[in-house]
Amino acid sequence: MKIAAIDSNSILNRAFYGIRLLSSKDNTYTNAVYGFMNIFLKVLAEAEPDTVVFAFDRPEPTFRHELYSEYKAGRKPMPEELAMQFPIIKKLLADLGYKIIEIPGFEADDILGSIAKLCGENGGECVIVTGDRDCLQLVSDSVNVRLASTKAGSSLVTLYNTEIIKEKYGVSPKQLIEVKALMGDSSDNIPGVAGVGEKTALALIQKFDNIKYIYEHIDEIDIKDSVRAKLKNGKDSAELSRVLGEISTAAPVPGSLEDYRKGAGKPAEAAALLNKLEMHKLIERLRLDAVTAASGGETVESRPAQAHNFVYKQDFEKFVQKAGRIYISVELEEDFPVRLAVSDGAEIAWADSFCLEFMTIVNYIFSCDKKKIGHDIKNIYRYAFKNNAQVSGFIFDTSLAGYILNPLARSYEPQRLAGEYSVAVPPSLDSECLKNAALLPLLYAKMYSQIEENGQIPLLRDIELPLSEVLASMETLGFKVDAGGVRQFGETLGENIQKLEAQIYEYAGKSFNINSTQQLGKILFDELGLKSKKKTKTGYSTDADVLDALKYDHPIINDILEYRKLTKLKSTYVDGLLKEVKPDGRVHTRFNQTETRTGRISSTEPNMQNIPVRTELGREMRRFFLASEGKVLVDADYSQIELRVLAHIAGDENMAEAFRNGQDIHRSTAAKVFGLPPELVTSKMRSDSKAVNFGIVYGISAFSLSQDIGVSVSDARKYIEDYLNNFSGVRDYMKNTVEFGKENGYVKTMFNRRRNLPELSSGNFNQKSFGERVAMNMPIQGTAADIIKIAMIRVFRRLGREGLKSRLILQVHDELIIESPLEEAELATKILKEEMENAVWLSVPLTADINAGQNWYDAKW
DNA sequence: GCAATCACG
DNA sequence: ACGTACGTGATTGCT
Repeated sequence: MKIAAIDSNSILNRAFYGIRLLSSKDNTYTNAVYGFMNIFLKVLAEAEPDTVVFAFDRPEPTFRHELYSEYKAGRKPMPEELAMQFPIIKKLLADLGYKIIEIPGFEADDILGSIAKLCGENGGECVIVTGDRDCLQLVSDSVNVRLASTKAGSSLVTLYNTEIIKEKYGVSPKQLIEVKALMGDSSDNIPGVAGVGEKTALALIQKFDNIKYIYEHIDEIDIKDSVRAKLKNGKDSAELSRVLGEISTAAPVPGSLEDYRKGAGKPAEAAALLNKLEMHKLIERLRLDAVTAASGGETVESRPAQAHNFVYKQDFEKFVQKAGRIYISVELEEDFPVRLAVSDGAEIAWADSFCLEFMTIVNYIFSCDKKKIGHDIKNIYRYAFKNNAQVSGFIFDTSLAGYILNPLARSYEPQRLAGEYSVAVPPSLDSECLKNAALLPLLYAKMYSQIEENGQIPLLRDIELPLSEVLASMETLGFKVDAGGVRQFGETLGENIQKLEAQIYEYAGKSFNINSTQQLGKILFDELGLKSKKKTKTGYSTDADVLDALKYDHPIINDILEYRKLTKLKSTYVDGLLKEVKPDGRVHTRFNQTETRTGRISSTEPNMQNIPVRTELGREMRRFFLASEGKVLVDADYSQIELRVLAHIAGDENMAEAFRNGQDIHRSTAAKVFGLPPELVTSKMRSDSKAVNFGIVYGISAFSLSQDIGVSVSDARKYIEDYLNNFSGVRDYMKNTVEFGKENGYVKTMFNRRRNLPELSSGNFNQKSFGERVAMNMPIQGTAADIIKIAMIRVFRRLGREGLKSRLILQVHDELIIESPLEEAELATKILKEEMENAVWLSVPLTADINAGQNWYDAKW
């Protein structure tokens, strides 16, 4: 029998500090539980034990405390956010049927040791799962240790057996006890021998096996006299440490292997608990789905929905006319409806493309005179634009609502939302489309009231809902591409790439894959002997920063940098773009409206929001994005929108004044910070101040600023201090928004867009600092995103109202592009500028710089 | 499927 | 003492 014994305290600790703080809607912290379960499942899969037992520490003092009152002294108390997760994991494990063992007077690892011993004596096998290296001493022929660590949110479990330990440390598992006795352990406050660290300790034990032998022969053995002196000095301490550091195998654990078998538990309760913790994936992975529906918990019950398959429009008319609101779920294939399900809140009417009147029904439903609730309505609008169909009356979208309520969620599919908003997925409906139709009324009720409570109705009704139509229009229209030109550009790039390749191989003395950072790292740092400055998890870093610092050390570096630039252009922007050009000669990007944590939109297939502009060669790409025949591109971008938003939100009079006077903001910032008249500001001062302005928006740290502008950390600190002394409104804002975040658990934009910030109450310095930076940045970036969304809606409506043929075709965060018939260009320019600048009122002017041209390159400068 | 890199605001 | 900017998406290599 193979038993996995888990050092639960240790694993829970690892999980807590390794994963950013997560919390469920009722403010229960869940990151440690989540990480714990992931490690547990990983071990189940990799080690395939017959059963698993969970050992926990007890609060009572142990035999070690009696021996040594300072044992584990100086440990910080466990943060509340972690402590509250212990009862949860215990209940969960118990409900799953697992054995939990805790014994007063013994630590969890003593329980592990005792179980391991029992296994060995009874012909069993034991797998110890822990985050604590100390347990490696338990490894034997019948005992393996799997050491868990968490890095960047993902859990890693490394196997240790006798050979691996021997190879890594050069000693046997048992000898690790001796090593620890010499080197001590600061985390447990075990003293060891003063002045002896890991290296010396390992060397001594490799040579002399144990401390008993060392002390019996202390005057004869061949060691440095300085070490001998330290050892003599620390004899008592070493012997005490030897006892403290050895894991006990004498804890009174159950005596038969059969006692550790998993029981039936209470799967329904486990499922209900996981549901409450919003760990829906885990329910699946633990195969508890079947019991979820039965367990109920706090979920809203739904009656088995009556679904009618209607094939005539008049049946739908009758059905719809008696309804107050209708809930619409539609399944699309290539933007064309293939199935439609409409709920009136109680029953469902549905039809699919096999029915003769299907499109008549669809168009009736989309355009009828009822209030409508849908899901992902941008897709419906896209169908409408492509096919000249009418769509009206949508007052709610469960996908957009889900995003507004929680922009951090992984997905906004109705069935996942059902979990998040405690709505039971109705049984006995087999198609996705019908299930969604049944879910929408329940989701609507729950989500609407939360949005209302949050004061987010205007955000949904006046911004996100109308925006989805604008985005659908932009996606449908697309952007004309000169594919021939792109292809030619690609060929030129290809030739130059080949030349660079040959040159690089010659410098290297052989050919290799330059795109492989591993191979490149070996060539540069092992073979050519360049000095590596930075490491990644997998080896040497070779990113542009590193290479830039090496460019005077070897001529290969510049060629590699150039090679990287050209291959990036070719693979992503030439070949990648050509793949996306449709038969109409245009690219039709998708705008994702529910992706970013700040409220921005994103763009895919192709990403039109990262077309090169910063380098001259890259910028050439923009010559291939064209206005159609007889049209022109009108391009406007907001000038410094984020800093203007900051000046407004922070109410900073100094910064606002600079904007009101139409000054160059970076220059005037420098003038303030350096106490000079603006005309005496040098270009260096201006560019440094620009970096500080950026840093402020991102939630600055002195270290990063120092990296960015190449000064010492203390100089950077002084810059920031001078800056904040001149812009005290900004200083107050930074402080206030972080405080608001801590108090409320979220921060918000001017238009009440929210982002939850569980990181702010983290005990982990890094996570907390991250939370603080986000608290400072999100309201600024998010408000800017809100503003341009409002502008887009205004532009879209005004162009429609004035009966123009000019159309918005692209948004790049602070930039909008209209494709406009030549004869409308002047008017379109005026409209675009006016609507952008008057989108909202701020205490500083909002200005947009605007230009026109035949292609994107010429339309922007 | 993740890590590294680099394109944009 | 910690280890650092905020927000995205596409490509390539590698397990």
